[in-house]
Amino acid sequence: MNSWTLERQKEVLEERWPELLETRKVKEEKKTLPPLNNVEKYREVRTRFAPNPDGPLHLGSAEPIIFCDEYAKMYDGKFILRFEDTSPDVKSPILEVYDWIKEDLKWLGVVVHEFYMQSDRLEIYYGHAERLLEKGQAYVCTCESSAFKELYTEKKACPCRDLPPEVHLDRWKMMLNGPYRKGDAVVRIKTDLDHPNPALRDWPALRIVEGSHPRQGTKYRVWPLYNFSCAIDDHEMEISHIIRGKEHEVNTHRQRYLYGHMGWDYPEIINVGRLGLEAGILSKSVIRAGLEEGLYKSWDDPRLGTLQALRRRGLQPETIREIMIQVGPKPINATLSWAQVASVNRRNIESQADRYFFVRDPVNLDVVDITGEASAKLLLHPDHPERGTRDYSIDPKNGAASFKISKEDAEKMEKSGIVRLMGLMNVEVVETGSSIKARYHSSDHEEARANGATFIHWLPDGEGVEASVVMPDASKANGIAETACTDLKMDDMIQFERFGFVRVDNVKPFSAYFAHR
RNA sequence: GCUCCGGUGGUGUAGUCCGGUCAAGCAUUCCGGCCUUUCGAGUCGGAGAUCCCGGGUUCGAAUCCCGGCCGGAGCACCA
Repeated sequence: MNSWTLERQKEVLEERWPELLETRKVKEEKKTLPPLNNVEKYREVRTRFAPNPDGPLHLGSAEPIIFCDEYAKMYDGKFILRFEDTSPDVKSPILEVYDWIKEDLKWLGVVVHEFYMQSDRLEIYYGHAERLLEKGQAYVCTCESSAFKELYTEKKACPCRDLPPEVHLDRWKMMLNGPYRKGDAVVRIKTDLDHPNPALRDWPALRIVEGSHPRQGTKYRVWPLYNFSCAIDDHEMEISHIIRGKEHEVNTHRQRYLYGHMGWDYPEIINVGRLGLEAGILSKSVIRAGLEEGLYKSWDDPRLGTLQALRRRGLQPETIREIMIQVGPKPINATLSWAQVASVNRRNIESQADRYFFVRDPVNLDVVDITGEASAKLLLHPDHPERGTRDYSIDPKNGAASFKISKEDAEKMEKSGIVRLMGLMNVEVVETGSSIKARYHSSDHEEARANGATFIHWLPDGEGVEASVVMPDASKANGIAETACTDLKMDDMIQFERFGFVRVDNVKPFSAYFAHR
Protein backbone atom coordinates (compact mmCIF):
# COMPACT_ATOMS: atom_id res chain seq x y z
CA MET A 1 0.00 0.00 0.00
CA ASN A 2 2.88 2.31 0.75
CA SER A 3 4.06 2.00 -2.77
CA TRP A 4 0.91 3.62 -4.07
CA THR A 5 1.03 7.25 -4.93
CA LEU A 6 -0.32 9.68 -2.40
CA GLU A 7 -3.34 10.31 -4.63
CA ARG A 8 -4.10 6.63 -4.82
CA GLN A 9 -3.82 6.28 -1.06
CA LYS A 10 -6.21 9.17 -0.57
CA GLU A 11 -8.67 7.77 -3.08
CA VAL A 12 -8.81 4.44 -1.34
CA LEU A 13 -9.23 6.08 2.00
CA GLU A 14 -12.02 8.28 0.76
CA GLU A 15 -13.76 5.30 -0.74
CA ARG A 16 -13.48 2.98 2.16
CA TRP A 17 -12.80 4.92 5.34
CA PRO A 18 -13.88 8.53 4.78
CA GLU A 19 -14.16 9.09 8.53
CA LEU A 20 -10.41 8.71 8.90
CA LEU A 21 -9.83 11.70 6.69
CA GLU A 22 -12.38 13.71 8.65
CA THR A 23 -10.67 13.26 11.99
CA ARG A 24 -7.33 13.98 10.42
CA LYS A 25 -8.56 17.36 9.30
CA VAL A 26 -9.67 18.26 12.81
CA LYS A 27 -6.34 17.33 14.30
CA GLU A 28 -4.37 19.36 11.84
CA GLU A 29 -6.36 22.48 12.52
CA LYS A 30 -4.12 25.33 13.58
CA LYS A 31 -3.79 25.85 17.26
CA THR A 32 -5.11 29.18 18.46
CA LEU A 33 -4.82 31.13 21.68
CA PRO A 34 -7.42 30.55 24.39
CA PRO A 35 -10.10 33.25 24.63
CA LEU A 36 -9.46 36.27 26.81
CA ASN A 37 -11.27 36.71 30.12
CA ASN A 38 -13.86 39.41 30.78
CA VAL A 39 -13.69 40.91 27.33
CA GLU A 40 -17.22 42.24 27.75
CA LYS A 41 -16.11 44.45 30.64
CA TYR A 42 -14.16 46.68 28.32
CA ARG A 43 -14.99 49.12 25.55
CA GLU A 44 -12.45 47.32 23.38
CA VAL A 45 -9.56 44.94 23.85
CA ARG A 46 -6.43 47.01 24.25
CA THR A 47 -3.06 45.35 24.83
CA ARG A 48 0.32 46.88 25.19
CA PHE A 49 3.95 45.98 24.85
CA ALA A 50 6.11 48.13 27.07
CA PRO A 51 9.83 47.57 26.62
CA ASN A 52 12.72 49.49 28.03
CA PRO A 53 14.74 50.57 25.00
CA ASP A 54 18.02 49.62 26.65
CA GLY A 55 18.66 46.62 24.40
CA PRO A 56 17.16 44.96 21.37
CA LEU A 57 14.34 42.44 21.46
CA HIS A 58 15.00 38.73 21.76
CA LEU A 59 12.98 35.58 21.36
CA GLY A 60 11.71 35.87 24.91
CA SER A 61 10.35 39.35 24.25
CA ALA A 62 8.50 38.00 21.25
CA GLU A 63 6.27 35.95 23.49
CA PRO A 64 4.19 38.77 25.03
CA ILE A 65 4.41 40.71 21.77
CA ILE A 66 2.81 37.96 19.75
CA PHE A 67 0.13 37.37 22.37
CA CYS A 68 -0.72 41.07 22.51
CA ASP A 69 -0.85 41.32 18.75
CA GLU A 70 -2.83 38.13 18.31
CA TYR A 71 -5.41 39.15 20.87
CA ALA A 72 -5.69 42.67 19.49
CA LYS A 73 -6.38 41.16 16.09
CA MET A 74 -8.67 38.43 17.42
CA TYR A 75 -10.95 40.95 19.15
CA ASP A 76 -10.53 43.72 16.64
CA GLY A 77 -8.79 45.72 19.34
CA LYS A 78 -5.67 47.83 19.62
CA PHE A 79 -1.99 47.12 20.16
CA ILE A 80 -0.12 49.83 21.98
CA LEU A 81 3.64 50.27 22.00
CA ARG A 82 4.97 52.14 24.98
CA PHE A 83 8.64 52.75 25.66
CA GLU A 84 9.38 52.61 29.37
CA ASP A 85 12.43 54.79 29.40
CA THR A 86 12.27 56.29 32.86
CA SER A 87 15.56 55.17 34.29
CA PRO A 88 18.33 57.25 32.77
CA ASP A 89 20.75 56.18 35.51
CA VAL A 90 20.31 52.46 36.04
CA LYS A 91 18.90 51.18 32.76
CA SER A 92 19.70 53.98 30.44
CA PRO A 93 17.81 53.92 27.17
CA ILE A 94 19.79 53.83 23.95
CA LEU A 95 18.50 56.08 21.19
CA GLU A 96 19.04 53.72 18.29
CA VAL A 97 17.28 50.90 20.16
CA TYR A 98 13.95 52.73 19.94
CA ASP A 99 14.16 52.27 16.18
CA TRP A 100 15.46 48.71 16.39
CA ILE A 101 12.46 47.69 18.43
CA LYS A 102 10.09 49.31 15.96
CA GLU A 103 11.82 47.48 13.13
CA ASP A 104 11.60 44.18 14.98
CA LEU A 105 7.88 44.68 15.55
CA LYS A 106 7.36 45.51 11.93
CA TRP A 107 9.28 42.44 10.91
CA LEU A 108 7.15 40.31 13.23
CA GLY A 109 4.09 41.60 11.45
CA VAL A 110 2.74 43.45 14.47
CA VAL A 111 0.31 46.29 13.80
CA VAL A 112 0.98 49.13 16.24
CA HIS A 113 -2.12 51.29 16.68
CA GLU A 114 -0.83 53.69 19.30
CA PHE A 115 2.62 54.65 20.37
CA TYR A 116 3.91 56.41 23.50
CA MET A 117 7.14 57.25 25.21
CA GLN A 118 7.09 57.60 28.96
CA SER A 119 9.87 60.13 28.85
CA ASP A 120 7.35 62.48 27.19
CA ARG A 121 4.81 61.98 29.94
CA LEU A 122 6.53 63.21 33.09
CA GLU A 123 3.98 66.00 33.61
CA ILE A 124 1.21 63.41 33.75
CA TYR A 125 2.98 61.40 36.43
CA TYR A 126 3.71 64.54 38.43
CA GLY A 127 0.02 65.46 38.41
CA HIS A 128 -1.02 62.11 39.78
CA ALA A 129 1.75 62.17 42.35
CA GLU A 130 0.56 65.50 43.67
CA ARG A 131 -3.00 64.31 43.96
CA LEU A 132 -1.88 61.30 45.94
CA LEU A 133 0.21 63.50 48.24
CA GLU A 134 -2.75 65.83 48.78
CA LYS A 135 -5.01 62.96 49.66
CA GLY A 136 -2.44 61.48 52.04
CA GLN A 137 -2.16 58.30 49.99
CA ALA A 138 1.47 58.90 49.25
CA TYR A 139 4.26 60.64 51.09
CA VAL A 140 7.72 62.03 50.52
CA CYS A 141 10.14 59.95 52.49
CA THR A 142 13.54 61.35 53.36
CA CYS A 143 14.79 58.29 55.20
CA GLU A 144 17.90 56.51 54.11
CA SER A 145 16.80 53.49 52.09
CA SER A 146 18.60 51.15 54.48
CA ALA A 147 16.93 52.76 57.50
CA PHE A 148 13.57 52.53 55.79
CA LYS A 149 14.13 48.90 55.00
CA GLU A 150 14.86 48.15 58.64
CA LEU A 151 11.59 49.79 59.64
CA TYR A 152 9.40 48.12 57.09
CA THR A 153 10.77 44.68 57.76
CA GLU A 154 9.57 45.32 61.33
CA LYS A 155 6.22 46.45 59.93
CA LYS A 156 6.86 49.92 61.39
CA ALA A 157 6.03 53.27 59.84
CA CYS A 158 8.89 55.64 59.12
CA PRO A 159 8.81 59.13 60.67
CA CYS A 160 7.73 60.69 57.36
CA ARG A 161 4.65 58.58 56.81
CA ASP A 162 2.24 60.38 59.12
CA LEU A 163 3.33 63.95 58.50
CA PRO A 164 0.51 66.16 57.14
CA PRO A 165 0.02 66.51 53.38
CA GLU A 166 1.24 70.13 53.37
CA VAL A 167 4.67 69.02 54.51
CA HIS A 168 4.79 66.44 51.78
CA LEU A 169 3.74 68.89 49.11
CA ASP A 170 6.56 71.18 50.29
CA ARG A 171 9.00 68.31 50.16
CA TRP A 172 7.68 67.40 46.72
CA LYS A 173 8.62 70.88 45.47
CA MET A 174 12.06 70.41 46.95
CA MET A 175 12.37 67.20 44.98
CA LEU A 176 11.36 68.92 41.76
CA ASN A 177 13.43 72.06 42.16
CA GLY A 178 16.00 71.30 44.83
CA PRO A 179 17.55 71.59 47.26
CA TYR A 180 16.96 67.85 47.59
CA ARG A 181 19.59 65.89 45.77
CA LYS A 182 19.61 62.41 44.39
CA GLY A 183 18.88 59.93 47.19
CA ASP A 184 17.61 62.60 49.58
CA ALA A 185 13.93 61.93 49.06
CA VAL A 186 11.53 59.57 47.38
CA VAL A 187 7.76 59.48 46.95
CA ARG A 188 6.19 56.38 48.45
CA ILE A 189 2.76 54.91 47.93
CA LYS A 190 1.03 53.97 51.15
CA THR A 191 0.01 50.34 51.19
CA ASP A 192 -0.30 48.06 54.17
CA LEU A 193 2.63 47.87 56.55
CA ASP A 194 1.22 44.63 57.96
CA HIS A 195 1.20 42.90 54.63
CA PRO A 196 2.88 39.48 54.95
CA ASN A 197 4.97 40.19 51.90
CA PRO A 198 7.51 42.85 52.82
CA ALA A 199 8.00 43.69 49.16
CA LEU A 200 4.53 45.18 49.08
CA ARG A 201 4.92 47.61 51.98
CA ASP A 202 4.96 51.32 51.03
CA TRP A 203 6.75 51.00 47.75
CA PRO A 204 8.66 53.84 46.08
CA ALA A 205 7.00 55.63 43.20
CA LEU A 206 9.24 58.50 42.13
CA ARG A 207 12.84 59.42 42.82
CA ILE A 208 15.40 62.04 41.92
CA VAL A 209 17.72 61.34 39.01
CA GLU A 210 20.46 63.81 38.27
CA GLY A 211 21.91 62.14 35.25
CA SER A 212 21.02 63.08 31.71
CA HIS A 213 18.32 61.31 29.73
CA PRO A 214 19.12 60.62 26.07
CA ARG A 215 15.81 62.11 24.94
CA GLN A 216 15.09 64.73 27.62
CA GLY A 217 18.57 65.73 28.75
CA THR A 218 18.38 67.31 32.19
CA LYS A 219 14.94 68.83 31.74
CA TYR A 220 13.52 66.65 34.51
CA ARG A 221 15.13 65.62 37.76
CA VAL A 222 12.29 63.56 39.21
CA TRP A 223 11.54 60.32 37.40
CA PRO A 224 8.84 57.75 38.14
CA LEU A 225 9.72 54.18 39.02
CA TYR A 226 8.32 51.31 37.01
CA ASN A 227 5.32 50.53 39.18
CA PHE A 228 4.14 54.11 39.20
CA SER A 229 4.45 55.06 35.56
CA CYS A 230 3.32 51.66 34.37
CA ALA A 231 0.23 51.63 36.56
CA ILE A 232 -0.74 55.19 35.62
CA ASP A 233 -0.24 54.53 31.92
CA ASP A 234 -2.09 51.26 31.85
CA HIS A 235 -5.08 53.16 33.19
CA GLU A 236 -4.62 56.30 31.08
CA MET A 237 -4.24 54.22 27.95
CA GLU A 238 -7.25 52.11 28.88
CA ILE A 239 -5.36 48.86 28.68
CA SER A 240 -7.85 46.03 29.08
CA HIS A 241 -5.48 43.07 29.23
CA ILE A 242 -1.94 43.21 30.49
CA ILE A 243 0.28 40.41 29.25
CA ARG A 244 3.69 40.33 30.84
CA GLY A 245 6.33 38.12 32.34
CA LYS A 246 5.55 36.47 35.62
CA GLU A 247 8.47 38.21 37.23
CA HIS A 248 5.99 41.08 37.48
CA GLU A 249 3.59 39.21 39.71
CA VAL A 250 4.56 41.15 42.81
CA ASN A 251 4.36 44.37 40.86
CA THR A 252 0.78 43.58 40.01
CA HIS A 253 0.00 43.44 43.72
CA ARG A 254 1.84 46.69 44.32
CA GLN A 255 -0.02 48.43 41.54
CA ARG A 256 -3.38 47.28 42.82
CA TYR A 257 -2.85 49.49 45.88
CA LEU A 258 -2.38 52.49 43.65
CA TYR A 259 -5.49 51.62 41.67
CA GLY A 260 -7.32 51.37 44.97
CA HIS A 261 -6.24 54.89 45.98
CA MET A 262 -7.28 56.20 42.61
CA GLY A 263 -10.57 54.35 42.51
CA TRP A 264 -9.63 52.66 39.27
CA ASP A 265 -10.40 49.12 38.19
CA TYR A 266 -7.39 46.99 37.58
CA PRO A 267 -7.11 45.41 34.11
CA GLU A 268 -7.02 41.70 33.43
CA ILE A 269 -3.62 40.14 33.96
CA ILE A 270 -1.96 37.32 32.10
CA ASN A 271 1.43 36.28 33.39
CA VAL A 272 3.66 34.37 31.05
CA GLY A 273 6.69 32.32 32.02
CA ARG A 274 10.22 32.90 30.88
CA LEU A 275 11.06 31.49 27.53
CA GLY A 276 14.44 29.89 27.05
CA LEU A 277 16.07 28.69 23.91
CA GLU A 278 18.38 25.74 24.13
CA ALA A 279 20.73 27.37 21.66
CA GLY A 280 21.00 31.11 21.60
CA ILE A 281 21.54 33.42 24.47
CA LEU A 282 18.63 35.58 25.53
CA SER A 283 19.81 37.55 28.52
CA LYS A 284 20.41 41.21 27.74
CA SER A 285 23.05 41.58 30.40
CA VAL A 286 24.94 38.45 29.34
CA ILE A 287 24.90 39.60 25.74
CA ARG A 288 26.08 43.06 26.65
CA ALA A 289 28.96 41.61 28.65
CA GLY A 290 29.90 39.41 25.73
CA LEU A 291 29.84 42.37 23.38
CA GLU A 292 32.10 44.35 25.67
CA GLU A 293 34.56 41.49 25.94
CA GLY A 294 34.57 41.17 22.18
CA LEU A 295 33.17 37.67 22.32
CA TYR A 296 30.34 38.76 20.04
CA LYS A 297 30.80 41.16 17.19
CA SER A 298 27.29 42.57 17.26
CA TRP A 299 23.76 42.12 18.58
CA ASP A 300 22.96 39.92 15.58
CA ASP A 301 25.75 37.43 16.20
CA PRO A 302 24.40 34.02 15.16
CA ARG A 303 25.06 32.62 18.62
CA LEU A 304 22.53 35.00 20.16
CA GLY A 305 18.80 34.73 20.54
CA THR A 306 18.04 38.33 19.62
CA LEU A 307 15.39 38.84 17.00
CA GLN A 308 18.04 40.50 14.84
CA ALA A 309 20.21 37.41 15.02
CA LEU A 310 17.38 34.99 14.36
CA ARG A 311 16.23 37.07 11.43
CA ARG A 312 19.71 37.05 9.98
CA ARG A 313 19.79 33.29 10.31
CA GLY A 314 16.68 33.08 8.21
CA LEU A 315 14.07 32.46 10.85
CA GLN A 316 10.74 33.59 9.44
CA PRO A 317 8.41 35.84 11.41
CA GLU A 318 5.57 33.35 10.91
CA THR A 319 7.76 30.75 12.55
CA ILE A 320 8.12 32.84 15.67
CA ARG A 321 4.41 33.52 15.72
CA GLU A 322 3.54 29.84 15.35
CA ILE A 323 5.97 28.82 18.05
CA MET A 324 4.57 31.34 20.51
CA ILE A 325 1.01 30.24 19.85
CA GLN A 326 2.16 26.67 20.31
CA VAL A 327 3.68 27.51 23.69
CA GLY A 328 0.64 29.52 24.71
CA PRO A 329 0.09 32.18 27.38
CA LYS A 330 0.99 30.16 30.44
CA PRO A 331 2.96 31.02 33.56
CA ILE A 332 5.37 28.13 33.20
CA ASN A 333 8.89 28.54 31.96
CA ALA A 334 9.52 26.81 28.69
CA THR A 335 12.80 25.87 27.10
CA LEU A 336 12.40 25.59 23.38
CA SER A 337 14.56 23.18 21.50
CA TRP A 338 16.17 24.49 18.37
CA ALA A 339 14.99 21.34 16.60
CA GLN A 340 11.42 22.36 17.23
CA VAL A 341 11.99 25.90 16.01
CA ALA A 342 13.88 24.63 12.99
CA SER A 343 11.16 22.18 12.13
CA VAL A 344 8.50 24.88 12.07
CA ASN A 345 10.77 27.16 10.08
CA ARG A 346 11.58 24.43 7.57
CA ARG A 347 7.91 23.94 6.89
CA ASN A 348 7.57 27.66 6.29
CA ILE A 349 10.45 28.02 3.86
CA GLU A 350 10.59 24.63 2.19
CA SER A 351 8.52 25.44 -0.87
CA GLN A 352 10.12 28.81 -1.52
CA ALA A 353 13.70 27.65 -1.09
CA ASP A 354 15.34 26.77 -4.40
CA ARG A 355 18.11 24.21 -4.41
CA TYR A 356 21.75 24.82 -5.20
CA PHE A 357 25.04 23.04 -4.71
CA PHE A 358 27.59 24.32 -2.25
CA VAL A 359 30.84 22.40 -2.17
CA ARG A 360 32.40 22.96 1.21
CA ASP A 361 36.19 22.62 1.44
CA PRO A 362 36.50 21.49 -2.17
CA VAL A 363 38.59 18.45 -3.06
CA ASN A 364 39.49 17.22 -6.56
CA LEU A 365 37.75 14.27 -8.10
CA ASP A 366 39.12 13.02 -11.39
CA VAL A 367 36.96 10.67 -13.38
CA VAL A 368 38.22 8.58 -16.28
CA ASP A 369 36.66 6.25 -18.85
CA ILE A 370 33.67 8.51 -19.43
CA THR A 371 31.92 7.20 -22.49
CA GLY A 372 30.21 9.92 -24.43
CA GLU A 373 28.95 13.22 -23.13
CA ALA A 374 27.50 13.70 -19.70
CA SER A 375 25.04 16.39 -18.78
CA ALA A 376 22.87 17.24 -15.83
CA LYS A 377 19.62 19.13 -15.50
CA LEU A 378 19.18 19.83 -11.84
CA LEU A 379 15.79 21.06 -10.70
CA LEU A 380 15.73 24.31 -8.81
CA HIS A 381 12.99 22.77 -6.74
CA PRO A 382 11.87 19.15 -6.84
CA ASP A 383 8.23 20.09 -6.27
CA HIS A 384 8.25 23.01 -8.69
CA PRO A 385 9.81 21.89 -11.97
CA GLU A 386 8.38 25.00 -13.63
CA ARG A 387 11.00 27.06 -11.89
CA GLY A 388 13.62 25.60 -14.17
CA THR A 389 16.90 23.80 -13.87
CA ARG A 390 20.59 24.37 -13.40
CA ASP A 391 22.25 22.84 -16.43
CA TYR A 392 25.72 21.40 -16.63
CA SER A 393 27.28 19.79 -19.63
CA ILE A 394 30.51 17.89 -19.21
CA ASP A 395 32.82 17.58 -22.15
CA PRO A 396 35.36 14.86 -21.33
CA LYS A 397 38.88 15.05 -22.76
CA ASN A 398 39.96 11.57 -23.69
CA GLY A 399 37.21 10.27 -21.47
CA ALA A 400 38.44 12.25 -18.44
CA ALA A 401 36.88 15.08 -16.50
CA SER A 402 37.55 16.82 -13.20
CA PHE A 403 35.15 17.84 -10.46
CA LYS A 404 35.11 19.45 -7.07
CA ILE A 405 33.46 17.61 -4.25
CA SER A 406 33.37 18.39 -0.57
CA LYS A 407 36.14 17.20 1.66
CA GLU A 408 33.63 15.65 4.00
CA ASP A 409 32.27 13.43 1.22
CA ALA A 410 35.75 12.62 -0.04
CA GLU A 411 36.84 11.43 3.38
CA LYS A 412 34.00 8.96 3.54
CA MET A 413 34.89 7.34 0.24
CA GLU A 414 36.21 3.84 0.06
CA LYS A 415 38.07 2.18 -2.72
CA SER A 416 35.82 0.47 -5.30
CA GLY A 417 32.72 2.04 -3.77
CA ILE A 418 30.10 3.42 -6.09
CA VAL A 419 29.23 7.08 -5.71
CA ARG A 420 26.60 9.04 -7.59
CA LEU A 421 27.30 12.56 -8.70
CA MET A 422 23.75 13.75 -8.29
CA GLY A 423 21.92 14.10 -11.57
CA LEU A 424 24.98 13.33 -13.62
CA MET A 425 26.62 9.92 -13.39
CA ASN A 426 27.79 7.12 -11.15
CA VAL A 427 31.48 6.54 -10.59
CA GLU A 428 33.53 3.84 -8.98
CA VAL A 429 36.24 5.07 -6.65
CA VAL A 430 39.69 3.94 -7.64
CA GLU A 431 41.93 5.93 -5.39
CA THR A 432 41.21 7.80 -2.16
CA GLY A 433 43.27 10.40 -0.37
CA SER A 434 43.72 14.13 -0.70
CA SER A 435 42.58 13.87 -4.29
CA ILE A 436 40.12 11.24 -5.46
CA LYS A 437 40.37 9.21 -8.63
CA ALA A 438 37.42 7.33 -10.02
CA ARG A 439 36.21 5.46 -13.04
CA TYR A 440 32.94 6.03 -14.88
CA HIS A 441 30.45 3.38 -13.89
CA SER A 442 27.00 4.21 -15.27
CA SER A 443 24.69 7.13 -15.71
CA ASP A 444 21.32 6.01 -14.47
CA HIS A 445 20.30 6.84 -10.90
CA GLU A 446 18.47 3.51 -10.61
CA GLU A 447 21.81 1.90 -11.11
CA ALA A 448 23.16 3.92 -8.21
CA ARG A 449 20.31 2.79 -5.97
CA ALA A 450 20.89 -0.80 -6.93
CA ASN A 451 24.54 -0.45 -5.96
CA GLY A 452 23.75 1.32 -2.71
CA ALA A 453 25.71 4.34 -3.85
CA THR A 454 26.02 7.50 -1.82
CA PHE A 455 24.54 10.49 -3.62
CA ILE A 456 26.84 13.46 -3.45
CA HIS A 457 26.77 16.98 -4.84
CA TRP A 458 29.56 18.32 -7.03
CA LEU A 459 30.67 21.08 -9.34
CA PRO A 460 32.66 20.82 -12.57
CA ASP A 461 36.25 21.87 -11.97
CA GLY A 462 36.55 25.58 -12.65
CA GLU A 463 32.86 26.28 -12.21
CA GLY A 464 31.21 28.22 -9.41
CA VAL A 465 32.03 31.16 -7.19
CA GLU A 466 33.74 31.48 -3.87
CA ALA A 467 31.17 31.30 -1.11
CA SER A 468 31.03 31.25 2.64
CA VAL A 469 28.34 30.34 5.10
CA VAL A 470 28.26 31.69 8.63
CA MET A 471 27.44 28.78 10.89
CA PRO A 472 25.41 28.91 14.14
CA ASP A 473 28.60 28.95 16.21
CA ALA A 474 29.83 31.98 14.23
CA SER A 475 32.46 29.95 12.41
CA LYS A 476 32.58 30.07 8.64
CA ALA A 477 32.14 27.28 6.15
CA ASN A 478 34.09 28.09 3.02
CA GLY A 479 33.74 26.60 -0.39
CA ILE A 480 32.28 27.14 -3.83
CA ALA A 481 28.68 27.66 -4.76
CA GLU A 482 27.00 27.48 -8.13
CA THR A 483 27.49 30.61 -10.20
CA ALA A 484 23.72 30.98 -10.44
CA CYS A 485 23.71 31.93 -6.76
CA THR A 486 24.97 35.37 -7.73
CA ASP A 487 21.57 35.99 -9.33
CA LEU A 488 19.89 35.60 -5.95
CA LYS A 489 18.86 38.49 -3.77
CA MET A 490 19.75 39.29 -0.23
CA ASP A 491 17.33 37.65 2.24
CA ASP A 492 16.43 34.87 -0.20
CA MET A 493 16.07 31.53 1.52
CA ILE A 494 17.67 28.67 -0.38
CA GLN A 495 18.71 25.13 0.30
CA PHE A 496 22.24 24.08 -0.31
CA GLU A 497 21.54 20.45 -1.05
CA ARG A 498 22.76 18.04 1.56
CA PHE A 499 24.11 21.00 3.53
CA GLY A 500 21.10 22.85 4.84
CA PHE A 501 18.83 25.85 4.46
CA VAL A 502 20.60 29.18 4.38
CA ARG A 503 19.66 32.83 4.09
CA VAL A 504 21.46 34.88 1.48
CA ASP A 505 23.27 37.61 3.34
CA ASN A 506 25.37 39.07 0.55
CA VAL A 507 25.51 38.30 -3.15
CA LYS A 508 28.92 39.51 -4.25
CA PRO A 509 31.00 38.07 -2.77
CA PHE A 510 28.50 35.38 -1.96
CA SER A 511 27.85 34.75 1.70
CA ALA A 512 24.99 33.25 3.58
CA TYR A 513 23.84 32.40 7.10
CA PHE A 514 23.09 28.84 8.05
CA ALA A 515 19.55 28.40 9.30
CA HIS A 516 19.14 24.67 9.85
CA ARG A 517 19.16 21.40 7.98
C1' G B 1 14.65 33.56 55.46
C1' C B 2 9.93 35.72 53.66
C1' U B 3 6.06 36.12 49.63
C1' C B 4 4.11 34.28 45.20
C1' C B 5 3.76 30.79 41.02
C1' G B 6 4.46 26.24 38.65
C1' G B 7 5.53 20.53 38.10
C1' U B 8 1.98 15.72 31.70
C1' G B 9 7.30 11.20 27.35
C1' G B 10 14.37 13.91 25.92
C1' U B 11 11.85 18.80 24.46
C1' G B 12 7.30 21.98 23.68
C1' U B 13 2.22 21.43 24.24
C1' A B 14 -3.50 19.29 24.72
C1' G B 15 -6.57 17.79 28.66
C1' U B 16 -6.82 20.11 34.84
C1' C B 17 -11.67 25.43 36.02
C1' C B 18 -17.14 21.95 35.04
C1' G B 19 -13.67 14.20 37.95
C1' G B 20 -15.42 9.03 33.88
C1' U B 21 -15.37 9.46 26.36
C1' C B 22 -7.55 9.72 28.87
C1' A B 23 -3.29 3.40 30.84
C1' A B 24 -3.30 10.17 27.98
C1' G B 25 -3.81 13.57 21.91
C1' C B 26 -0.46 16.69 18.83
C1' A B 27 4.42 18.46 17.45
C1' U B 28 9.59 17.67 17.86
C1' U B 29 13.33 13.77 18.50
C1' C B 30 14.94 8.75 17.46
C1' C B 31 14.18 4.03 14.56
C1' G B 32 12.16 1.44 10.24
C1' G B 33 9.20 1.17 5.37
C1' C B 34 7.86 3.79 0.84
C1' C B 35 8.99 7.49 -2.55
C1' U B 36 12.60 10.77 -4.53
C1' U B 37 18.08 13.46 -9.90
C1' U B 38 18.86 15.21 -1.90
C1' C B 39 21.31 10.67 3.96
C1' G B 40 16.44 16.75 2.19
C1' A B 41 11.26 17.44 1.89
C1' G B 42 6.98 14.34 1.81
C1' U B 43 4.43 9.99 3.40
C1' C B 44 3.32 5.38 6.28
C1' G B 45 4.44 2.80 10.69
C1' G B 46 7.06 2.18 15.36
C1' A B 47 9.69 3.70 19.99
C1' G B 48 9.23 6.88 24.18
C1' A B 49 4.88 9.29 30.14
C1' U B 50 2.87 4.18 36.22
C1' C B 51 0.28 12.54 34.13
C1' C B 52 6.59 14.91 40.69
C1' C B 53 5.74 11.78 45.37
C1' G B 54 2.56 10.13 49.53
C1' G B 55 -2.09 10.11 51.62
C1' G B 56 -7.48 11.37 51.36
C1' U B 57 -12.60 12.13 48.96
C1' U B 58 -15.21 9.06 45.21
C1' C B 59 -18.11 3.47 42.10
C1' G B 60 -14.18 6.23 39.41
C1' A B 61 -8.69 11.36 39.70
C1' A B 62 -3.72 13.81 35.34
C1' U B 63 -8.18 16.34 36.85
C1' C B 64 -10.91 17.77 43.71
C1' C B 65 -8.55 18.11 49.13
C1' C B 66 -4.19 17.72 52.52
C1' G B 67 1.06 16.96 53.26
C1' G B 68 5.84 16.60 51.11
C1' C B 69 9.62 17.01 47.26
C1' C B 70 11.55 19.64 43.16
C1' G B 71 11.83 23.92 39.92
C1' G B 72 11.08 29.16 38.89
C1' A B 73 10.12 34.33 40.09
C1' G B 74 10.15 38.45 43.43
C1' C B 75 11.92 40.68 48.17
C1' A B 76 16.24 47.78 44.03
C1' C B 77 15.47 55.17 45.12
C1' C B 78 15.74 48.63 37.71
C1' A B 79 12.21 47.51 34.09
